[in-house]
Amino acid sequence: MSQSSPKKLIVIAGPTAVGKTAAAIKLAQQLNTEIISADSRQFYREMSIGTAKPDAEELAQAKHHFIDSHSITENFTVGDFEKEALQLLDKLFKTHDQVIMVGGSGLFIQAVTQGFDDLPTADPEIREKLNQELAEKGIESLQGKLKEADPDYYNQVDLNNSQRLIRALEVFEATGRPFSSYRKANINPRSFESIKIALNLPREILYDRINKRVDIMIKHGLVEEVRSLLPYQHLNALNTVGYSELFDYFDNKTDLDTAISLIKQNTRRFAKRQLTWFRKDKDIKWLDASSENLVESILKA
RNA sequence: GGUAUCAUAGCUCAGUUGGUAGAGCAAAGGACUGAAAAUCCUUGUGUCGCUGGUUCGAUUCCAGCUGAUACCA
Repeated sequence: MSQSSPKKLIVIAGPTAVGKTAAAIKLAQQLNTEIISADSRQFYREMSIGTAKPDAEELAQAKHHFIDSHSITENFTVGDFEKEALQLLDKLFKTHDQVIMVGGSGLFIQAVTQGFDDLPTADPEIREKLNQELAEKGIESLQGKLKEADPDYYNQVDLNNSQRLIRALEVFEATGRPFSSYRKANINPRSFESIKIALNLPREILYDRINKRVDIMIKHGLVEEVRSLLPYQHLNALNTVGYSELFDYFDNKTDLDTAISLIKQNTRRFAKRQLTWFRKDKDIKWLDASSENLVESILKA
């Protein structure tokens, strides 16, 4: 099937604010190739300042995909991303041997490099119903249901995590089959090879960069951006660090200074979760983001 | 200058009728199969301000010192 050299997807992961965007652009210029963003919030054209998207100047330096590609009003899931990204990769690999994927969303990267089992997507009505049940009868009710519908998964899940319980139950209700029966943890064959890099910095430096970047976002008008999105506050895409805290400010639940420090704190916590996610991936190669010849190190990896 | 109160975890504070201590927040670690920047779980050793004294034993009682706060001059 492959008469030419194997196609490579170079994945650049890492916590937020570590410097992935800049590294990817340099690499893309050197390899004369294009960039796919694997960032669960940078897809949305209505969100810009708070998602730390590459700016116009950066976008001009390398061709980016999945930046401003969707609207917050669309229900764009990881599954959709997997499909669209694979299609795009097929196309790009016709003219490039290497393509770059950058982003901090571990699940989205996994979707492209390994894929998922063939799970049914959420039915909004069923999910709504289950969320209502959670609100009215409490989590015990969902736990009881799951115990009956899918004892295997019941024994594995974190029973306090309502999102997990609801997902399993909605799959069961939609298909009549237990969620666990779909979960084979298969690694789907891909027509390309993935090389995964994670960038990191000493914690103190990373946190300092995060704090400063939040201040810059505020200077660039984050508060106004969020104000303009007030009518869409309920949308999932806006349940996001940097946005939720400012919605609280507009709802008079906090003052602006508190909201800003909460954005910093929640961003730091987010970075920590990203690191946890990437650490469990044994194929990932860690690099110091402050290294002077970062691009060369990536190419060597 | 005098008097009083306080000094315990990174922060705010509890507590030990004398047997070396615990909450909240912060922080750290972890999980993760279409909500993922979401959601969830776990984790508390710190010269109990310093120096002496009493005591088998002091973070706890006593004295001095240092610092903070309040009031009086």
